[in-house]
Amino acid sequence: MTRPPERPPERTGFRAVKSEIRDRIESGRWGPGTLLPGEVELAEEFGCARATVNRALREIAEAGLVERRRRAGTRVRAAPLREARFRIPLVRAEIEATGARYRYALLDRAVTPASDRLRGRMELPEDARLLRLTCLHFADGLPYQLEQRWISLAALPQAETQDFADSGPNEWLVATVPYTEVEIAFEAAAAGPEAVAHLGFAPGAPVFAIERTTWLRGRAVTHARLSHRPGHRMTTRY
Amino acid sequence: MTRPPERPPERTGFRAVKSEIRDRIESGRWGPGTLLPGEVELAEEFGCARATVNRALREIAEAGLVERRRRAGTRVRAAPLREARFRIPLVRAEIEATGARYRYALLDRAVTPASDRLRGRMELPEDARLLRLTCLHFADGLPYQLEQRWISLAALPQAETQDFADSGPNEWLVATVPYTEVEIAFEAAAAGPEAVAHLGFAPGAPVFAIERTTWLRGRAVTHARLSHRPGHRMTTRY
DNA sequence: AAGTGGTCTAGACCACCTT
DNA sequence: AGGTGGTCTAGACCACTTG
Repeated sequence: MTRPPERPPERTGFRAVKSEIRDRIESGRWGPGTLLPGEVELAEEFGCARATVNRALREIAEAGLVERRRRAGTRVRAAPLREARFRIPLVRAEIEATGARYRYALLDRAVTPASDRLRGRMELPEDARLLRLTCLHFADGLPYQLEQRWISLAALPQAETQDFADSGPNEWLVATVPYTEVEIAFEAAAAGPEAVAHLGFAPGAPVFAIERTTWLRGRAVTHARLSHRPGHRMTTRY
Repeated sequence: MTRPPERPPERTGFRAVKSEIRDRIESGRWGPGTLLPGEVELAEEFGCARATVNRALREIAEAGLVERRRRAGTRVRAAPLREARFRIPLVRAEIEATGARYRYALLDRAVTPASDRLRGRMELPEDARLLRLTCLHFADGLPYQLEQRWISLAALPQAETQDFADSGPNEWLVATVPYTEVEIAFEAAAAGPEAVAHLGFAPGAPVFAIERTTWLRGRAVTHARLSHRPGHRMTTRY
C-alpha cells in the first residue's frame, strides 16, 4: 500500500500560522472569549512578518472562529458564527456529476404579465411582461427537477426570440447575462398540480423547492422555482 | 431629507481595484472567457503595488467570478461559480432578531443506544450511547422549531449530568465544545407524529427540516434535526 | 524556459475604538 | 491618548504550468 500524496503540515507561511492558531482554539487551549496576543507578538513567536500573521488571522476571522476589532484585539468567538455554504450548480452539472445521463425537455412556453406574487419577488413594475417557461430535467430518463422560470422581457428582450427547445434557459442565461445580486430561498411545499403531473408526487406531498431570483444592477432579470423529486436532500460539509 | 451616511465609492486601495474589475466583468466589457491583464500590468494601470491588485483579484476569485492559474493567468469564468451562504444561528438569536420573545421547553430526555440511521449519520461505533433530547422553541408563545437532538456520551460524558431544563442543548454545546467538521442537510419531509403534536402540522404535511451533525477531530459530537413550523422559508441574498 | 500568480518581508501610515 | 488591526508599498523569491 502506498499512501496518497499527502501534504505534510506546512512548516512555514501563513498556512502554518493559521493552522497552529486554529489548533489552539479547537483544542480549547484558547477557549471562548480568550483575547489572543497581538499581531506583533504572534509574529515574533512564529518568526514571521506581521503581514503573515495578519493574513492568517483574517482568514480565521472570515471562517467565524474569532472576532477582530481595532484597539480591542482578536477574541475567540463565544458562539462560533459559521456559515453553511452551498454551491448551486446547473442541474446538468449536478446530474452529470453523479454519473447519470442528462436530458432536458421544454413543457410549456408563454409570454405573460407578472402575477402579484412574482412582482413582489422580482420587484417589478406593474406592466412588466415576462417569458414563462416550464421545463423538466431528467437523470437517466427519470424526472429529476421541475423548473418553472420567468424571464423579464424588459431586461432581456432577446429571450423572446429564443425557443429553448434544445437546452434549458439556465444554460442560456449564464452564458448571456451576468448578474450582480441573487436571492435564494429554500422551502418545503405541498406538491402542486405540475409536481404531481411531472415528478410523480402524490397531491400535497412534501416537495423541496429552491427559489432563485437574480438582478443586474438593481433590475430584475429572472426568477426560477426548482422543485425536486421526492426524497431530495441538499447537503454540505466543511 | 438627509441621506444616510453613504460611503462614496473608494478611490484608492484594493477595494477600489476590486470594484473596478468587478464592474468590467459585470458590464460585459470583460465577457466570459476573457483573459485579464497580468497583475503587474493592472498595478501599473491603477497606480498601486502588485500586492494590492493581488488581493483584489484573490477576493474576486473567491467570489467565483474569475479563475486564476499560474502561468495561465486570470480568466473570467464562463459560468460564474457562486455559492449561497447561509448563516444558521442559534434559534434563540434567530427568534429574538425578529423582535419576538423566546421561550424554550424540554419535552423529553433519555439515554439510548444509537439507531442504525444515527450511526450512519454520525459515523458512530455499534455500542455508542447517546443522550436523546426533544425540545421545543417558541416565538411569542407559538411553537417555532422542534429540535430532536442526540449527543454522543463517549465524546461528551459531562452531558449526562446536565438537565437542559432551562436552556437548550445547543446553547450549552456551543459554549462547551468546539468542533472541526460540520455537515448540514436540508430536506422537505412529511410531518411525523412529533411535528404533528407540537408544531400543529396535519399528518403528512410538508415540514422544512435541517439536519446538522458536528465532529471534533473525527469524533462525532452531536446530531440535531430541526423541524420548522409551517410556511418556514430560509432565505439569503448577496 | 519563461511568465504567471503565490507568498513573504520590512517598513510605514492610518483609522478606529477602547480606556 | 494610545494601542490595535487594516492596509499599502517595494522588492524579492518561489512554484507551478503551459508553450
